[in-house]
Amino acid sequence: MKISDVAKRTGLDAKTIRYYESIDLVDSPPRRENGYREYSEQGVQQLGFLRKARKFGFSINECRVLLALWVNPNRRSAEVHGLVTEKVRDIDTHILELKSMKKMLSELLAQCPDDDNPNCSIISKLAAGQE
Amino acid sequence: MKISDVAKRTGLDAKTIRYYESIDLVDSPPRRENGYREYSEQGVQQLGFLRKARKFGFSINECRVLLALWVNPNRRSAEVHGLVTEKVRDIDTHILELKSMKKMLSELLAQCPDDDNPNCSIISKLAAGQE
DNA sequence: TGTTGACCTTATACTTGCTGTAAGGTTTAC
DNA sequence: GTAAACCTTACAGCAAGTATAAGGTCAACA
Repeated sequence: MKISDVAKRTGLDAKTIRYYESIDLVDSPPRRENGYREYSEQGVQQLGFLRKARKFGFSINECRVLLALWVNPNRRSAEVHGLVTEKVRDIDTHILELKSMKKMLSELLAQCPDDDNPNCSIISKLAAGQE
Repeated sequence: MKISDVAKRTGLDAKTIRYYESIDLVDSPPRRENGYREYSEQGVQQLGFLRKARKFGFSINECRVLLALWVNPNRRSAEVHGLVTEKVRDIDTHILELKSMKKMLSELLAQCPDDDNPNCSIISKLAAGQE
């Protein structure tokens, strides 16, 4: 299977696939006579796994760990559970930060006249002394 | 005022301040005889403005626009309002994405035995065929 | 058979927003 | 006097790709 087919099947960009190979996140596939990469079903599975793990918010390095766990028949599900639990906590923290930002911006919006006047409390607030 | 004092007053790292200067986000301050940067009160204000805008989630390029609006006496508050409204929308989108990720991960967690057994539905789910 | 267009390859640079490091000059405190 | 704590520059690196250039290959159509 050629790289563009793998791209279609996994949803990853062909460039991203080559990038993952360049950072040794996935095995280098064998090459055809013409130098083209020839992917096996297994290679496609691996890349599909990565696509999903990335969509779930795992970093590349976390993906390395997940891939290793995937192929390890002696893995303990508790380890996977721990990783995912931590990721959920990260996401929660991130959500809280965003909500706080949103709240502050919304308060500013409510005070801005939203017209042709230069007076704008948003700008004033940003320009205000250190708090 | 020296750069470390500015760093203390604005909450920015001295390196970040030099970085902002290097990308022409702020004016280059004059130098003392020994080559040290000498900041005016205005320079500090500008950097404090940036600190806050960055904390509110504006990108460097959005900060450029905000700085320009700040110094423009003919600005229309509607323009600022529009920028901030868009930013709030971005944040909302981001929050929704994170919530969706969290939901999916939480569902996986509930099905993972969290013990010494290698059977783990999280890994299986990641490894499952394209969906 | 020629050629066009869509693919494949590599290498390198760019992105965002900094942070770290090296190598040196200056100032301050004891 | 000297050691610590500053200041300066320049360059390299981080995540996680994306863009570009310059070229090789392949499939279809006239």
